[in-house]
Amino acid sequence: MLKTFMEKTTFKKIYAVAKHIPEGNVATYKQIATLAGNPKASRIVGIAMKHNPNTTIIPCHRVVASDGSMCGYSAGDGIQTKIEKLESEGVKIRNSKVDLSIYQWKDK
DNA sequence: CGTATGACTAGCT
DNA sequence: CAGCTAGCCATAC
Repeated sequence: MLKTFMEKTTFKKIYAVAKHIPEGNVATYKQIATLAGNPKASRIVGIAMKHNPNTTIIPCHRVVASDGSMCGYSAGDGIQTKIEKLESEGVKIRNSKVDLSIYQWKDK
């Protein structure tokens, strides 16, 4: 079962934040790390996404790098699937990147 | 407990 | 703009 991952407080927070990302919006690894309480744990966010217990509750495709580019994706066909999903939600991809100025998630 | 690793970021060349 | 380095943190072994 999913213990090693979700059990850990850090991952738990990351997952919680990640699944809070609204549809049609995207968040950066750093942003999630910050919301999770560790602005320097941007890498941990990536690790957490890679270890994602359920891609259903964790829209990892809505998580992109700080400049809007996407580095990896363990589900589907990888980056390609990630892009397709984002576009499917209304997020336009520009040169394999996302316009954070427009789509970056803002928890208001 | 120490070492290795990773879907990162920011800075410099 | 592309490539490389250093810093940083949590997990896995």
